[in-house]
Amino acid sequence: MIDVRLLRTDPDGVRSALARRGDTAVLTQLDDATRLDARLREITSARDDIRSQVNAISKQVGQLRRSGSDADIAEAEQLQATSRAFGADEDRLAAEHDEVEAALREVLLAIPNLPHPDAPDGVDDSENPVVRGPYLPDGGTDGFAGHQHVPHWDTAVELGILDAERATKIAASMFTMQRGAGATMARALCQYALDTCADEFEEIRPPSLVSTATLTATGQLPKFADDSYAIERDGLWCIPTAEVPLTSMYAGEVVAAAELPARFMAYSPCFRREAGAAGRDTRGMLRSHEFDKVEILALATPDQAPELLMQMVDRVESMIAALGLHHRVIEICTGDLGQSHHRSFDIEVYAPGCAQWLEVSSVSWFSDYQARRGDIRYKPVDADGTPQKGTALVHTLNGSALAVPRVWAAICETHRNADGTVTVPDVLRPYMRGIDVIGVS
RNA sequence: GGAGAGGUGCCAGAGCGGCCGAAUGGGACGCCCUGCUAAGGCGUUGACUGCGCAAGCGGUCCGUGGGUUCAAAUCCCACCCUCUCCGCCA
Repeated sequence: MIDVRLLRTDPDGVRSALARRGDTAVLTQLDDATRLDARLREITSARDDIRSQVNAISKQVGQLRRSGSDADIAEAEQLQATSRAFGADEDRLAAEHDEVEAALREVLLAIPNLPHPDAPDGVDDSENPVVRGPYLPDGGTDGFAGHQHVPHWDTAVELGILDAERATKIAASMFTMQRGAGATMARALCQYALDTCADEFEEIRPPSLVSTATLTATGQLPKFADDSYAIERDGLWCIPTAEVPLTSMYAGEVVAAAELPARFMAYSPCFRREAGAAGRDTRGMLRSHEFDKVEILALATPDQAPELLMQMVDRVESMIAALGLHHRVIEICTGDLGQSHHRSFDIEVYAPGCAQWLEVSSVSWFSDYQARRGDIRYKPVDADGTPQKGTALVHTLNGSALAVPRVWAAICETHRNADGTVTVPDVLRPYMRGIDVIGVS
């Protein structure tokens, strides 16, 4: 959620920042928000005025009734009648207040985050600049050997490590199932990511189902309800990423400045209805309704956030590199930036078999957008450590440390040998129960 | 799922419908005392929000949401959560 006070004090700044996203609907929403905010303050002050009078009268009534003389009691009854007359006005104003407040919140929840000034301009994903790489073999995307040009769905089925047909039978289309060494490698990838990040990140095993409030804090609700699986009977939702529970761990709390940055990582299953992508990437492991992912996340002060963002990008990139995958880092341009994102980088891996760049990680800085929705604050301190007055919203950052399916797919293609076997990257071998090459028994 | 108890500030814990944003104790912070520490003394110590340059003034918050009342931490209703016991269970 953007800061309504910023909209109040610097409407043009907010307007021009959001205009960079190229979404004209936002401008209307800003107008609505401005109008509702002004109206809300008008009503609030009228309502508070009445309340103030009622409070004063009540206090007086109390004093009069305690003294107990007949004259005082009579006066008290007079005052009570006066106060009662305020009641109808207050009810009306309070009802209107709640209505306008709810309307304002609804609008604010739909307004996307302000892009960072350094986020590159652009209309869509075709304009995302490559900021690092691409790291490809000599000859670029044509530099791969012939035996690497086999899509992972062929290789994996041949090796018996992927069984999409049975996954579809027992669940539905767009669910996958790994078997044998494939299942082991999926788990190894998670283990590898967790162990690699354990130097700085506390491991969490969060719930995979969360409340509506939790899913709203990170920005999935209310706008993207169709993308999530809902368990209506219990008012719960399946998490689309561990970002959701991790971000809300400290919802409604005030974190000590000394705790920041607070870094967490979690393995979790991720559930996505892929409502907008039905029928796309139906083969193999490129897109599915359920997959495994290790997420890293930080709560930080605004000062700490920019450096943390780059550290997290570096961290993810080096893990991908260590797997021997060809990759590049792109920055997300304003037109392609997600609703909650302030600044974002994607790590993409080149998969020679299906001949495409696969997004395997997205590392993002949300400024205080999520923190405002989730009410996650900290107590700021001066340089010498003395606490400042009040509290401030934290900044949140997160990224996929490792999303299993696409990395798994890229490994099956990149590390495919001429005989159809797949060599397991060195860094995964400690977790592979002695399997160095998949397909060799 | 059933029965009972309970949710109050940083923590513990009191609170008759009005004098309660809330006693008391602890903690933290500041000052005094002191060679240093401890003990002791004095004092400070919530969040959100509106108006205002500010001083300040107003509103809200005692698990959440409703209700009764001139007035609710206090009474009523619903829900959520925690604890104990029973049942069920990986």
